[in-house]
Amino acid sequence: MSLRAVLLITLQREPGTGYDVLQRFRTGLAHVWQASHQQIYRELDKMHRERLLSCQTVAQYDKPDRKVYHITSEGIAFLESWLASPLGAQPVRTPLFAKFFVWERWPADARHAELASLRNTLEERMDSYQAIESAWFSSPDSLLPHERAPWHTLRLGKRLTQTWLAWIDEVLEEDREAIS
Amino acid sequence: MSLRAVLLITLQREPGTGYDVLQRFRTGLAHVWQASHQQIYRELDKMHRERLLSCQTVAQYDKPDRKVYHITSEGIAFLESWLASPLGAQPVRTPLFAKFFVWERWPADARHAELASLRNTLEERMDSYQAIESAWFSSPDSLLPHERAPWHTLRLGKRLTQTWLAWIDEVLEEDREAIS
DNA sequence: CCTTGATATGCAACAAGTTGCATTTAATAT
DNA sequence: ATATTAAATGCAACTTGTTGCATATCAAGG
Repeated sequence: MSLRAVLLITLQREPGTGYDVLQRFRTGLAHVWQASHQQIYRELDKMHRERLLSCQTVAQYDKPDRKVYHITSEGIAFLESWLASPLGAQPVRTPLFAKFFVWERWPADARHAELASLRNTLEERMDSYQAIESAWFSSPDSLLPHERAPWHTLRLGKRLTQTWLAWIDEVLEEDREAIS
Repeated sequence: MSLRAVLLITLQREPGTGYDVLQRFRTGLAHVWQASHQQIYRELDKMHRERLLSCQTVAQYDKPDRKVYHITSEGIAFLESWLASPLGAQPVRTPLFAKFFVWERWPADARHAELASLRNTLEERMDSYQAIESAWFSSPDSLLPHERAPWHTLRLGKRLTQTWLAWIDEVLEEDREAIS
């Protein structure tokens, strides 16, 4: 249900096409939700059939039509009820935890490679968070009320990423000591 | 694929039935992976059909049979190749982030309720981590080599949970100030 | 001129995970 | 005595997410 809710949230802020939403998932919403284009197109179509969205097909000269989706009153109601119902606890399901659990079975260089590659991914994520922060929340002291929550969310994302990074550095350091 | 890998890891350490694995997911493996009994039974059956596991049916007097699964050499090979291939970055998909993104639209008491309930869940998770630590890693200075990685994994789980808790407390505090 | 990449959309098959239901035995609580 | 919970297993239908393929236009670079 969460993909649905995220789509409703972003289309309520501004109507758009599947492709528009995909771009938002890659930029301003990257710290909140990510999904592939296939998932987005399929879900938008399904939500349209269920009347949560309306769709204006904009014909374009010599180009495929753009399907611009708008939230409907039913969509708003659905979103409100999603917001009102508390989320249950999410199950622990982090593939990396599983790998690290048998860490000692890897050859030393493979360990280093996996950690370094993960470190890289997380650094990139930090950069994209930083870019979002600069673009949207340059002055945290003067945030509008509706900007405060997205800012807090971003802050949590940054801190969780930092926690990961610090841990990786510690494990890398310990590995280095073990080798020497 | 990760569920498969976790099942192979735990069955390699010690063979067991679906129910045994379920118990492990609830206790010693709770910080690594969680899955429902349906998922476990189905996956074990599938892995057996694919020869990654062998199965001894132990008839019990006046009770349903116990199906004890053992890892096969094919299972070991599968696990090795999973360990050797680096994991890609996991997509960001945290329902709570989506909700917090539109935080300002909730009534104040609903916000407090959701955060408090989440705080509670995380406290419980911390407790279970603590229990695992006491039971398995009481003396971190004298860990056996194969215990070091699970211990690190647990430590990361604890820190991530603490990061969440600290963030929740800050947001709760800000909310309290806003009301007064 | 041709290739690559971005724009823009979609289908079909599959894998992963959830929900609801169903069974039997044994132990414990009211 | 009866009810509930835990032990132990499983099916069927569904939702969610992935992978591979397919299409068409346009702009930029070699």
